[in-house]
Parts: sequence; structure tokens; C-alpha cells
Amino acid sequence: MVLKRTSLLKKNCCDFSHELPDPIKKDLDKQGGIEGLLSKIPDSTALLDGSRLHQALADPIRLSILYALLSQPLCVCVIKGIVNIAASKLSYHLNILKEQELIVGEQQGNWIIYTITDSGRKALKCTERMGK
Amino acid sequence: MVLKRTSLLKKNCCDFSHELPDPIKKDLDKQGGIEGLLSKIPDSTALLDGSRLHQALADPIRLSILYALLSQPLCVCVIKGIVNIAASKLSYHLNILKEQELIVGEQQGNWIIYTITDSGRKALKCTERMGK
DNA sequence: TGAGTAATTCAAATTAATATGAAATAGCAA
DNA sequence: TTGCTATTTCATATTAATTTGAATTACTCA
Repeated sequence: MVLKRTSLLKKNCCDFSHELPDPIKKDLDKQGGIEGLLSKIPDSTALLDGSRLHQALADPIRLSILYALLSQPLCVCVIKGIVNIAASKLSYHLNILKEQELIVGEQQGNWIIYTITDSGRKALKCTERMGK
Repeated sequence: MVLKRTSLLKKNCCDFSHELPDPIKKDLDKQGGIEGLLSKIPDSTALLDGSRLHQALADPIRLSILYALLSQPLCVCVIKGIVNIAASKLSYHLNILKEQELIVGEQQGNWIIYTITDSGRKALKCTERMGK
């Protein structure tokens, strides 16, 4: 019984020993099999961090905010004039950019001035480089 | 009546003439005002393209697929063994990567072999660069 | 203090992304 | 043809992201 279950598992899940395209199989052996490949993939924390960063950049409104701040620091009311959306909506998007440290906000009297960070600049460069 | 509405609009929406932080106002003038800033922001098509690319990368499963393919081309069944998810779910994610041309798939006999593209490699490099 | 402006927060509604399992397609080999 | 494996597609369910407008906070100035 136990033996049967084991062989079943193999067949269903990860039995690559029998049939695999030949070149794939050879390369895979060179890499140290599945284990070898797995060892080259960043750990789940790094993957999650990376995906969250991309998620923050995955919106045209947020990208345009970053581009605006690339020219100069701006208070919220001017950004609002540029992207032309409701204040609360803008706050939502600013917050997402802030969480990923792509921008920072500093209160100055009645206003909050947002500035793009080095990460933010890097992110925009990458966005452009990737696009080609 | 009409005049009243106009001044109301100004007050609510975009009247930056009276009160703005001084340094912001000066910089803004140098840039050519709101118009000047707007002209430096990519058009909405470019923003949308950029955001879609980031969206495709905004998932740890998809990132790990890309990293696996960075080592070598792989058939779906091996990728499945690596990321350890249901076949239909994997198909869904492969399709998103394919749509953004981060990977390509080629049928070879019974299998479909996925390969990372130059865009895919570039995207991973950017992901790492941004992370620091 | 109170009024006014700037910006954020909150809860609810809407929309989009992801996950799931069953059914379908495509190729291969007997 | 039939059966088998690999992969995708489809409909549906679930979860997550975004939007909306009202209420709130924070600051300034008289």
C-alpha cells in the first residue's frame, strides 16, 4: 500500500526520470537537477519584495506622479492639478509610492512637499530601459 | 452667474496663483508652470505600457519562473515541479509573461519549451538593481 | 479662540487579478 | 483508431486593488 502511494506520487508530481525532452534533460543535469535550479532562485522574501516594488509601479497614475516629481519637488495640490484626480484618490496612490520609498513627503507649513527618492529615480530609469 | 462659476472653479481646482510654497512656485515657473511639467511626462500610451510591464512582474510566482528560465529553457512540467502549483494556475501565469514578451514558448513534440527573452533578462536585471 | 486651506483617513462600492477544478486540445505511440 | 501525456481553456469562486465621497486631522492666520 505505502509503496503504491509512493509510486503514484512520483508519477503525478515530479517524475522526470523517464520522459523529458532530451536537451532539457541534459541541461538540467548540468545545473544539478531541479535542486540546482532551485538554488539559483532568490528566496521567497526577495521575490516578494521585488514583486511589491513592481506592483507599486504597475499603475499609470503612479508613474506619472513619479515623472512629475522627477522635474522638481511638488506639493500635493500641484500634483493634483497635474494628474487631475480626486484628493483622496491621490492620497491613496501617494501612500503606495511612499510605502515602497519611491517618494518621501515632508510637511512644510500648510503643505506637504513630496520628493522623488534615489530608488524612485532608479525605478523610472529601469522602466524606460525595460520598455525597449 | 457665469463669472461666478468661473471663479469658483478656479478656487476649487487649480488656482495656484495666490498661495504656494515659495520654492515650489519658483521652480515651477522655471519649468514653464504646470504646462512645462506636463510636457515632460510620457504620454498615456507609454505610461500604460510601462505599468503593464510592471504588473506582469508584480508576482513572486512569475518572478521565480523567470529566474528558473534564466538558467535554461524548460518544459512546463519541470517549471511546475519548481514552482509547485496546479497546472492551470501555471498556464495562467505563463500566459501573462508571454503577453509581455518576457518569455516565449515553442512546441516540441509533446512538450512546450519556454525560454526567457532578452526583455525578460533585462527585466530581472532591473528588478535586482531597483531592489538596492 | 475660530475660520479657512491642505491633505489624509475611513468605510463602502466597484472593478480587476488570481485561484480552482473540470473539460478541451494537441501531439505521440501502440 | 484508441489511449496516453502535456498543456491550455473555460466558468466560477475568491481575493486583492482601486475608487468614491464624507469625515477627520493638521496647520496657519486673524
